[in-house]
Amino acid sequence: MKIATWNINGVKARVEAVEEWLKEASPDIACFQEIKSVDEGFPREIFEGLGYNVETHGQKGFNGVAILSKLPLEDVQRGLPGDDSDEQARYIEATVSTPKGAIRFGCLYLPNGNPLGTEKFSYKLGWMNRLIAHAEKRLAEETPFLLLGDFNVIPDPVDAAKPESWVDDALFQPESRQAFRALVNLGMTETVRACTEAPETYTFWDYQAGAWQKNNGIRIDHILLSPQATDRLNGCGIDKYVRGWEKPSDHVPVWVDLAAA
DNA sequence: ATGACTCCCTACGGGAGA
Repeated sequence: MKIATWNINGVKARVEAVEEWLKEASPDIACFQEIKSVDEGFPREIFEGLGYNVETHGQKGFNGVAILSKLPLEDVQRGLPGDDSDEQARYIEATVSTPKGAIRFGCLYLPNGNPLGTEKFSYKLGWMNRLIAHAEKRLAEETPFLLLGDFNVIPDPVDAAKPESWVDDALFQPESRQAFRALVNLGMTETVRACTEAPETYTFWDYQAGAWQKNNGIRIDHILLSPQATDRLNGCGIDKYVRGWEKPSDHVPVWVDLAAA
C-alpha cells in the first residue's frame, strides 16, 4: 500500500500535474499540502474520476490540506488539536481499513516560521509542541499511525545542499530541529532517513536562482511512522522527476510502501 | 541581498512562501 505526501503549491495551478502524477504513481493514499483553496473550490470530481475518495480542509488563498484515498476515509478530523483559536488549515487526519487492520494518518502543513523573532516563529514552535502532544496520544493507542507532510524543518546539515545559507532561517533553527527530534524520539521512524543513505536527497528546490538546475535543494517533506506502522515498512521513495515538469511545484512527492494485506 | 520566482486575491500590487 503506497502512501504519499506532496506540497502541490496551489491546486488550481497544479491540477494537470497532479492528475498526471496520480496516474503514473498510483498511490493508494495521497496527502496534499498548500492546496490554496476553499473546500468548495477543490476539484474533487477530477480526482473522484480517478477512483479516489476526497477529504479537504481548506481556506481562502493559502495553506490548506487534502487527502485522496482509494479506500474509504473514516473518522476524518480537521485541524490540529490544542488551540481552538488557531484558524489556519494545516492538518487533517483520517483512518483507512485494510485487511491487516486500521491505519490512521495525519496530513500536515507545518508553519514556515519566518522571519525569526516574530510571532510567526513562535507560532511554528507552538504548533510543533501541539503536534508532539497529539502524536503522543496517537502513539499510546499502539495502532499503525503515520504523520506525513511538509514539516518545514531541515533535520540535519546533510539535508541541505548549502546548510550554511539556512542558519538564519526558521527551517534550520536549533529550536525547530530540536522539536522535530523530540517528535521522532517519541518512537517514530523518520522513513526516508531509514530507507536511504544516499547523499543529496532533497524534496524542495526554490524557484529562484536556478536552484533546481544546481541541485540546491533541501529535505523538508517527511513521513514519520509509529512502531506498528514501521513493522510494515517495505520501502520508500522520492518522485524527484516531477520537479522537472512544466510548471512544477517547488516540492516533490515523497512516499512509503506499507504491507497492507 | 529589502534580490531572484510563483501563486493567490472581490487582484493590475502586495502578501506569503522557503
